Amino acid sequence: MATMKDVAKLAEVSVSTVSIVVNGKAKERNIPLKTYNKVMKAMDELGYQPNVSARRLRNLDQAKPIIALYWTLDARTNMLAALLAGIQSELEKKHFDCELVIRIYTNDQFAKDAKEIMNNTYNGIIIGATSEADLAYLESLSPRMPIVLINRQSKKFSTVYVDSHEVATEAVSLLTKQSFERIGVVAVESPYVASSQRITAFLEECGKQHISVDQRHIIMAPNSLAGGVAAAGRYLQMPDRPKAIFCESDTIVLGMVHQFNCLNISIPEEVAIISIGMTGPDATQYSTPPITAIDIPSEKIAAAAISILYKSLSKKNLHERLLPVHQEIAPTTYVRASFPLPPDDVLNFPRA
Amino acid sequence: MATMKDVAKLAEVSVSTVSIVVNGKAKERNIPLKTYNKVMKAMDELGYQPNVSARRLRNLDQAKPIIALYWTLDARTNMLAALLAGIQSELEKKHFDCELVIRIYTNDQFAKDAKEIMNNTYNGIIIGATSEADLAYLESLSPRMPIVLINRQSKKFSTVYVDSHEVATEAVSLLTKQSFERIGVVAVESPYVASSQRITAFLEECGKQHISVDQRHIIMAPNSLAGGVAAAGRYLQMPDRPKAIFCESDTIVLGMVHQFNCLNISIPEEVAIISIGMTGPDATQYSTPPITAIDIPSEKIAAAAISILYKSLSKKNLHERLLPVHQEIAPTTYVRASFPLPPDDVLNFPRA
DNA sequence: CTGAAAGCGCTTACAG
DNA sequence: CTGAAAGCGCTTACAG
Repeated sequence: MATMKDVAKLAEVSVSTVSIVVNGKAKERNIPLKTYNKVMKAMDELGYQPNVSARRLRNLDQAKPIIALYWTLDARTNMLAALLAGIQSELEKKHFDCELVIRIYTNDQFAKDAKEIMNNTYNGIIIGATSEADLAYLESLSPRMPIVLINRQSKKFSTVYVDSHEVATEAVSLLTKQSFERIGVVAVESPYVASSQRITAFLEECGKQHISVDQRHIIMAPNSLAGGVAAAGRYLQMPDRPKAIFCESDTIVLGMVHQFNCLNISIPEEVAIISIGMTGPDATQYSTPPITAIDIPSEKIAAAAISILYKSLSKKNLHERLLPVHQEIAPTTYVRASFPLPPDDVLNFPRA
Repeated sequence: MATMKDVAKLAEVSVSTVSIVVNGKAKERNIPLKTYNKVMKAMDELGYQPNVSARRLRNLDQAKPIIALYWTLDARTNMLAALLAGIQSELEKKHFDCELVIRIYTNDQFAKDAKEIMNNTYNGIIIGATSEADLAYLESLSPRMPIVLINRQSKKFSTVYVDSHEVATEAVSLLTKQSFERIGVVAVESPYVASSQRITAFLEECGKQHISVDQRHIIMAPNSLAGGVAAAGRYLQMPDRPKAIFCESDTIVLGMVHQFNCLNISIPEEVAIISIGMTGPDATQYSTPPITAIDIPSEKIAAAAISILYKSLSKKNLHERLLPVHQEIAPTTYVRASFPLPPDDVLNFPRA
């Protein structure tokens, strides 16, 4: 990259003059057109681009800490929106004046971003959606700034998470309120995560409660509305079709509900539905019919992550700043029409 | 803010030593525990925070340009997600390695962010959701980096926009396929924008086509699902209730549809619905029933904005770099069940 | 084991 | 009207 020095040399002027021109102060500083043109020509030839870091350093206007949010760009953009909303409102609440950088990475390739992390390019980092490989890689590093992982376990870094077993227990406790012979499961298909902790925990909990889930009744679908439509199709072709479905993602479930509505499959009479909610309670609440959901509160998670970073950064001792903090966020259960409670249970279960 | 120099002085060591400790290289550089502790204590007392800009400058790892996306935090977070997706895929397509900063601002208070803009803290800027006051303020500045405005008009800055009149013409041309005596309008309620260009253009186009819209049939609602529920309620209480509704936002319309479904108001028999889509075609497609929408392609808009910045930044001449570019993006019409076409029109109108 | 010094790229008061 | 110089806060070879 060409610097001002290079431009100055080529234009046969001083660096000061280049700076004046670059900053659009040629007129007020009475730079004659001839000089101005020489500088412009040199910039042109060299393809000069100002170095933002140097400017910030010089201007000292970047005492602001920089927080980076690492996320992947699969179908979970909706959740990203919820996270951003949570981050933003927490930043405002705390009067935490920082700059938020969004970094999109590809699963299993976190190593590419290692340089930025190890060079301490940021003051704090929030990382979501890591694969096992990414996590292992991260754990092998020794960064000098606080890192918060979303929904992952770590000894080394701070974490904010919703306990998968709690979600599973909630879901299964709802399912046992009615007696279904068979239960269908719709899980998010991902090339990076073998089988999600939530699905594993759910199946485990089913086992404990003596609910058997047939392997043939587990559907994998891409995390999109179209994926939900496809999942609904496969569900309808199942042998011994279960009368109840547990779905891992609200995006998928909305696609399924759409398809069931199209085909006049009545919910919950022909199929009762419970879903995990990831994009906020509104998504499932305003569906037709509204969907019973165990909501993972993305906004709360984001707020907690920011809160941890904020506290870490205000610690004066570097060692303390790197001390991992672990915060569990409780899911919220919303009982709605897609999986209503038996009448006499409503009183014992007033959670919506 | 304390610097390394301050820490060094207090700890009675050199700046080099502080740097070593801060960067976690104490062990490999054989710093004795005593020195280490002195430094830690000094950092502790002074609350030392490293300056990221200085590090980046020194490491030269930030040749990467920094693009900032300015957005407001009202209910349009869904659109933000779509924008981010568009930005990201365009960055990848162009192999445009840059850092993306999200800046949330408050309408009518853009002036607060002027410092960052005028100090050229970023290499390029995308600004969305500006109010009239913000826009006027921006126009009064003379920044030295390319700026792209989303859905706004400007002589000074580049713009990417969907023409409001085209949207209006599309909507009205659909409405005239059937003959409705009255038409209801649901508009987004915003404290900052008097009445949106799209609604204004729609009413204008209605006038041209001799469709009269009664002032009493215009509902203002917050841009949320709950806002849609409220709007549906007010619609149902209208005198001379219109049999067709034009809604400015898909978020609102989804709330309305939910409410109509709850109350067994049949769509399109009792009320036919057309909406503008802002959060991507999926949102309206998978509704029950699917909603006829004129889709504002947020992802395309974002991609175009990035493309303009990319071209601007690759221009070598500063003057050329600041030359505004204006790009119009066409909306896409999806005809669906909420407002079907008369049978004999389907052939002339194969747009879904 | 630790320090003095150079230098990253820029801006700005100051001198002429 | 323009240049030489200082200095923003950091890291890193180098010297001792």
